[in-house]
Amino acid sequence: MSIEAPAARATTTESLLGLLSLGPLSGYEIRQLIDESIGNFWTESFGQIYPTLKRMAADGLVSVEETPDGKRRKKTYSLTDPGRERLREWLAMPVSVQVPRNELLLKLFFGNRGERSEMQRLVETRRDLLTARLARLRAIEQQITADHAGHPALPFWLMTVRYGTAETTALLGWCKDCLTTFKEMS
Amino acid sequence: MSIEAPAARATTTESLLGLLSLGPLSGYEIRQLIDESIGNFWTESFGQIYPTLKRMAADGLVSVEETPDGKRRKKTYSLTDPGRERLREWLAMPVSVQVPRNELLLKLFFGNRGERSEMQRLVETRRDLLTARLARLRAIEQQITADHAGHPALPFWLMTVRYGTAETTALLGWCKDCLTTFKEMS
DNA sequence: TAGCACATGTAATAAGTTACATGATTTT
DNA sequence: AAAATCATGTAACTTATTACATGTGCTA
Repeated sequence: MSIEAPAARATTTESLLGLLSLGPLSGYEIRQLIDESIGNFWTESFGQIYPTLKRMAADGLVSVEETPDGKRRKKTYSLTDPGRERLREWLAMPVSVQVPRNELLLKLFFGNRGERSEMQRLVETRRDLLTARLARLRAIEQQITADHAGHPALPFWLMTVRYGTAETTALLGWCKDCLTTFKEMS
Repeated sequence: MSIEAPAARATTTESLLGLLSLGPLSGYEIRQLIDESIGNFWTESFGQIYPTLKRMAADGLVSVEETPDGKRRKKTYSLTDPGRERLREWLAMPVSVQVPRNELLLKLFFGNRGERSEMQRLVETRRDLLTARLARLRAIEQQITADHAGHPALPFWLMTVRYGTAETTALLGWCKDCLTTFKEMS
């Protein structure tokens, strides 16, 4: 009868609720969908997805439909009303912020303990990575704008892409400043 | 005699090596120093620091000096030559990058499942947080520039601070764009 | 003398990745 | 016939946080 408060939950459950709000999905399909949608700022592994879906079904947040289409076995999960309610509740809750660990900055902070050329190489590598990322994000923005014109979620999806472009552009500028500093140091 | 390769190590060890390269420190002092130095992009808890220091001493990366000054018990750790060598090796290794989870973007991606005003409030809260962060970073930049003028590590320390200001400034702009979008939606 | 800062450490818990194990269906 | 893809799930391991446990010395 009594449901023990499960203590500060992770967000894996909520991310799956969100994805399932787009339509019924299997665990395998969820994994694929992540790569094509929220993959630039969120990941989930199979080791998390399958056990979490099972728990969510037990909690009544999703319903399961076994699909033995004569074909492969497959479990398709759908949001229930309590699941939709839980998603809405979570969306309205404040975002928890913690310090993200940044290994590049950690190395740079101790940069004068290493070779200057090595430190410079780390920044160059990051610059190249960010350059590729920026191109990818710009392509995504073009594509979703074209593919989902008029979709009520499009403004929200664009916000997430533009977060990436804004951040990436700024950090590319930072890389260039760093490389200038490296040149001045020698 | 044979040392089993400890498999892909975490960076807690390396962060402690870096901090100890600034001078001998106890576990407690390390925690304090983190708050005053790399706290904006790196954290370590006591639960990590103490066991890791013990392991590092066993591995010969640091030496321990018990300090029963007639005062409190205290263990002061110092880098050994193998520790310094390990730090240099790590600094030269490429930075591993993985997708950082961004809970704000996760919520915004599913934003049209919630109340528009709630989503807007999430962005406003983030804007306020970033505004405070920017002020803090600017103050730090002023202070370390004044306090450590001429210090060989200063250019590196400034790089880490400017990473923060560049990122924060860009994301503040993004917040404003989002809030404009929210206004246009209503 | 009460409370705070100093100081070290362990245990419980949480969260997540990777590798393993299994097997069906489709494509080359 | 082999390889790739679809599909589900578990086990082992790693990493980290939080809470707990303990005790000293200084200051209000």
